[in-house]
Amino acid sequence: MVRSVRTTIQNRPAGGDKRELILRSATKVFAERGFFNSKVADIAKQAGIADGTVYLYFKSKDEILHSIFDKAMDEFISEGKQKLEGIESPVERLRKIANLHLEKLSEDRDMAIVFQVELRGSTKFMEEFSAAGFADYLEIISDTIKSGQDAGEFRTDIKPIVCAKILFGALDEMVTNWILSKQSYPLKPMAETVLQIFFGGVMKQ
Amino acid sequence: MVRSVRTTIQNRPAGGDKRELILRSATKVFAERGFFNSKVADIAKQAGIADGTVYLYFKSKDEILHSIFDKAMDEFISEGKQKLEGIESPVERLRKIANLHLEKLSEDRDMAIVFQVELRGSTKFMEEFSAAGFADYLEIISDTIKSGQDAGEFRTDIKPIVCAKILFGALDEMVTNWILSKQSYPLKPMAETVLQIFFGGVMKQ
Amino acid sequence: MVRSVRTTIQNRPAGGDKRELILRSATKVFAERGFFNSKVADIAKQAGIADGTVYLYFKSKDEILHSIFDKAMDEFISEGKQKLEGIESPVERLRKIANLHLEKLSEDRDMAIVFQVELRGSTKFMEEFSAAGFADYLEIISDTIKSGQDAGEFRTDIKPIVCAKILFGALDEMVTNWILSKQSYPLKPMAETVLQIFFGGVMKQ
Amino acid sequence: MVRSVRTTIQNRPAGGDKRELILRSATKVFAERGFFNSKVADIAKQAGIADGTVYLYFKSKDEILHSIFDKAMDEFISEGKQKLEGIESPVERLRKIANLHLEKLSEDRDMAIVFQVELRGSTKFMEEFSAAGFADYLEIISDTIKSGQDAGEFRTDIKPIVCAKILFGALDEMVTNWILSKQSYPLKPMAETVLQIFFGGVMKQ
DNA sequence: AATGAATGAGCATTCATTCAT
DNA sequence: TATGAATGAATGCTCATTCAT
Repeated sequence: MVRSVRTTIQNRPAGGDKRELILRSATKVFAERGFFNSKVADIAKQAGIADGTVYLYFKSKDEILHSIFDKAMDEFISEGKQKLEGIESPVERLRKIANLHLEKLSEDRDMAIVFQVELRGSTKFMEEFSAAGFADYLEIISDTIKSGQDAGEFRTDIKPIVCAKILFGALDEMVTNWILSKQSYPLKPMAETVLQIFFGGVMKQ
Repeated sequence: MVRSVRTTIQNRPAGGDKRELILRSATKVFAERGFFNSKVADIAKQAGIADGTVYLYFKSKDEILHSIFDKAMDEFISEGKQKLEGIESPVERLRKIANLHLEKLSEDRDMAIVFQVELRGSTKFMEEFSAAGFADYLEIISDTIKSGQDAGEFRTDIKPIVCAKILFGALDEMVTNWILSKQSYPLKPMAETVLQIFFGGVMKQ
Repeated sequence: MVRSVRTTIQNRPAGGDKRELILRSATKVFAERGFFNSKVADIAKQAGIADGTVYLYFKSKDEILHSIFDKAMDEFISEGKQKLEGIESPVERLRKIANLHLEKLSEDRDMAIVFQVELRGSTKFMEEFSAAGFADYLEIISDTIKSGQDAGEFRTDIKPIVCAKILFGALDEMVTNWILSKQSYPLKPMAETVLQIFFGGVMKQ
Repeated sequence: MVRSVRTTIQNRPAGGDKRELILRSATKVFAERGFFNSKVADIAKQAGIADGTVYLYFKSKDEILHSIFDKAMDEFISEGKQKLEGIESPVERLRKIANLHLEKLSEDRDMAIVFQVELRGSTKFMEEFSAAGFADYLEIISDTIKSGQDAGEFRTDIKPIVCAKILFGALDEMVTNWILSKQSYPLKPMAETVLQIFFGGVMKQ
């Protein structure tokens, strides 16, 4: 009893702790060397644990990558939903989404690299990921656009889901460029630029 | 030009032919199994040649992937430049670019998979590719936007290169979705939709 | 004796009990999966104890196999000696031995599998086992044959120890066949058949 | 042409050669260390080839063990059938079989160890082997006994297949003892002893 | 140029054993 | 005694690359 209380207060429960440690270590290693070039031994060394210990928490190297995605996506979506609460205006909701998208990814460059690069390197992964959290994300954007159309704010001649993909694609490209850029610059402000064009287009009025 | 004519006339199997055969075979194999899961032996078998022969034309498996990219990008850019000749209007030039982008990739699904998926799976590759033809491509778009701004057609409060990335990102997402989609639909028409938003935005006028 | 009574009375789970539990569990697991494919964790799970507990009773996985053999062999030999008491006729003694051999092994199929299969899979084990209880067993048979020769009942042109091996080999083959057989049949009656040939040969008189 | 003729005369065709080399090396290694304790690298080193080369000729370590058995059994059975040709007397046929059995195994001690020990260490293997050549062997013995019964030479109150197992078991035990023995003695003469008992029994007439 | 047999470095995963609690 | 999380050595197999022919 005492112990479990203490554990909860002082550290996380042992299991969770080490699982997260491995996930964080793997993110770093994958970001640095790429998924296929990362050895499980690298991850273990980075985490300061024995090779075998990794397998007490994950069934395989693949599962680690999956878990990184699942965890980050879950957190992103639930945080996003929470932050969107109370925002009614579709324009403001999209603004919030775009800002969160860039903000979250620029907060953890390693995670961003895994998301933008490592997760894209196989159709197998991509298909699984599309089927998973990513579809949820697109749907949130799409629903917002739909409500903007219903409210008479957005043009109705384009399907919401396509609009959503366009916005996502533009933001995604911003992130990828930021990662690959040799210069270091703040990512988040790009959101506003993307939104200006997404909302108003490049044409002079 | 001269070389290819000669090859054809003299009927030498000539480096060029087999090189292309390998490149085509590799594209197919990479698209089907992914780069890391493809064996050089698979490529050789697909090409109907011996394993060792691959190494008479390419230094490594990596170099094959590079060459696929280089060749396709060169062709795309040179074909693009040619087709853009005589088109003065920035709007029309961008329309042409967007249509070509989707058209070329939908013409060869295997190539598209390699471009959208396999080439994205490593920062190493991505950095090299960014430095290569991809930068040229972005520049062409960017220059066109610049000329549109100079001509007073496009808004000037956004940097051309950022605009270019936004357009590219949107188109790129269309292609990726098309590849991963279980349904089969024509990709090219998506260009017009992207352009409508890129030019005019989603806001109701 | 005394110890087992004490254990039972005082109801101490006592070393002995758990040791036997582990031995029984290991026999089952080895019989099902084979020695090399059995994990210590499997044995522990089968016994309903923690992995580490196994090592409080046995130094190693090897020692468990040894102990299975030693214990069963000790029991078999001491039970055998007891049952042979009072039987004077060499023929009857051999009959008893052959019957006991097949009876004991058919009583516990898992144990039989371990004896016929798992214990045979390494020269190291086999040599150790030959040096252990198995030699005692052969000696008992051999001595009986010797006394039959001395009594003028058995032919004297063949060395008792060789005779013993022949009898053992024939019985052993009966057991192995019984274990591997897909059909289920009573093993013990085979003893009589073996003895008929061992005693009288296959030639028509 | 010339080359293939030469190859045939001077060496065996390359493939066969190396396959046999691996088989011979593996037999030696398995006999020395046991199947489970032998590394594929040990086999390769013994054969003087690279680790990977083993896999050009065999799918797995298991398959090597299988092949050792299959090849030896095929050779033994075909050689045996040939040597039995023209021998009509069932007694003489059994004598030939028993002698061949011990002779062949004593000719190659490593092979004998693999047959007597390594092949026995797993029910999986044993079942497969029972289903394979071993059953053929027992059948040959059994058929001979049957013909002896039909000819009125052998007693008819015992099923031929059981007789066959008894004879096999006795011979098998001779081989196992010979292998495990610290002293070196000729194995083949044991055949006659076994036959004396098998034919005439141990009882004094 | 072409072949394809041979190479051998490389790595994910397993599991007997230990030890802090 | 008992636990079970942690350890880390051990190994079968793959595959990019080479090279003798």
